Amino acid sequence: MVKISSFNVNGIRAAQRKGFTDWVAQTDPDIICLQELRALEHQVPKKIKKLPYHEAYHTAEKKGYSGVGILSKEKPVRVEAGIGVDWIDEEGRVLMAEYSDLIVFSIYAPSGTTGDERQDLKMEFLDHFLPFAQKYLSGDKPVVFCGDFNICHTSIDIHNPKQNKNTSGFLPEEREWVTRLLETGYEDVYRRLHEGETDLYSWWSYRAASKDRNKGWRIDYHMGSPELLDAAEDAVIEMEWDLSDHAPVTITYSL
Amino acid sequence: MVKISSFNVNGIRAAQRKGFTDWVAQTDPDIICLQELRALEHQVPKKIKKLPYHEAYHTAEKKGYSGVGILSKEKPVRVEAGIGVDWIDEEGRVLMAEYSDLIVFSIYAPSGTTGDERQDLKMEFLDHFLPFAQKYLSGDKPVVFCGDFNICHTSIDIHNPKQNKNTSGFLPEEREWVTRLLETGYEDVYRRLHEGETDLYSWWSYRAASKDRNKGWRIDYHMGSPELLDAAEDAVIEMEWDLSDHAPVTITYSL
DNA sequence: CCTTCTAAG
DNA sequence: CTTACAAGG
Repeated sequence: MVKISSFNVNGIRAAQRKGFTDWVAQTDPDIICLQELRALEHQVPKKIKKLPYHEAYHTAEKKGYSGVGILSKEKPVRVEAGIGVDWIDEEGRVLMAEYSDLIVFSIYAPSGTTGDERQDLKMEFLDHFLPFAQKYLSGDKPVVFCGDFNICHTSIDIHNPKQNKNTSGFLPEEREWVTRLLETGYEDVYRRLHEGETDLYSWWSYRAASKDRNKGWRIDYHMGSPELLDAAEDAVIEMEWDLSDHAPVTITYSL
Repeated sequence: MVKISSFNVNGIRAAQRKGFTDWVAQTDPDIICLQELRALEHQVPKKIKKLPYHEAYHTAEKKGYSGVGILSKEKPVRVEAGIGVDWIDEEGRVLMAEYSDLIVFSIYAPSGTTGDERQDLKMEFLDHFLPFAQKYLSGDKPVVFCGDFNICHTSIDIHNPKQNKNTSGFLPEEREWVTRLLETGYEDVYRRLHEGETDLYSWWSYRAASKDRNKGWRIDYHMGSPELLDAAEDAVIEMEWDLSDHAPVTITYSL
């Protein structure tokens, strides 16, 4: 059994102030894919560095910005940072850890909410991502891309689809991109274990008490190779924790 | 009876979050001299604007920086901002309110702790201040300069005089400046009511739990004309409130 | 609304 | 250590 959590912490230091390590102790994942660390490696809180986990980080060059990490009980046999595109790799958005029988990625897609320029770069990231992800499907280990893709796929993944049809994160071209990722062979594991279920979100705006009213978006995914869908036994969004504006998405795989 | 408080709030918005208006309600001063508002007038919290006090402000041009104010139950007959020196007046450091039988100033002297350039400007401020203050002694109303002068006068005004003899705020030239202000005829009213008493401070560094250990500096004063010393009945530093790194210095005058 | 950064104290 | 700002989300 391998329990994997994907968690956009919105600042690992802020999350730790709110009890990140309490969450780790209670959920006890085998692998934790972190996004939006907003810290350099030396700024990661000591309590996290002292956890009984191996650590790998890919931080942004810009201080306090972006950054991904993977914590795991098992030591990875190989770690790789980046996707091979300079501007993306300078932003710390892609990190891979390979284990004896599994490959895990932590992914943080750019947000496009701050304007056209960033939206264009988000689409550029997505365009690079598709062939990058595809090549791992022909490998001999199951692979899962965990992370914040900053896209809701379908109408049931967002609380107000009509109002947001022109909002970055729910644009037709973004939603189609998720469809294409699924068509290449990846599975949205959480959704496949909760087909048709509504009101399941992984992010809530800090404004307007959105989480209290469950007015959220599902933008954090486990995009797994088919073997992993077969292995998936339990998939939960841990919205009882208030460590971030995102909730951890935790899936247990019988591997 | 006129109760006057001098209070460096270290950000009026932060102070209000910690209960500034509760302090006003409990202490119930007639006049409140505020320093380090760190806000423009429209940013002053609504709860403060709604107090049964007349308000006068002299804010810095730079957002979130410096700024002084005077709140009073009685409406001033005249309010004057500044000292007539451009750079000082742009920083919002001097404000006068004249009442029927009293003139009150709120003063915030520059800090010199950030380097030589600011220390030089602090001394320049002090040099302008002396003749400015002197001319109010020949007027026909008692006058008090309340505020944060950013100087400890004597060894008993600071918890560690030896270590700080080369520190801005306790430099010989600064301490001599206070002596000169007293020689021109002003009285350090709080000290005159607590002659020789030790461990009386008005500011504690936020670092190293200084306030818990009462490792402080007395840098906030009522510098009053002689009639006010005669009228002073009770002088307290209200260190039981934790609204700022400074405590209010509150003196009751029989006027 | 929240988390960073930096400047200022 | 704390308050502001500004950028980013």
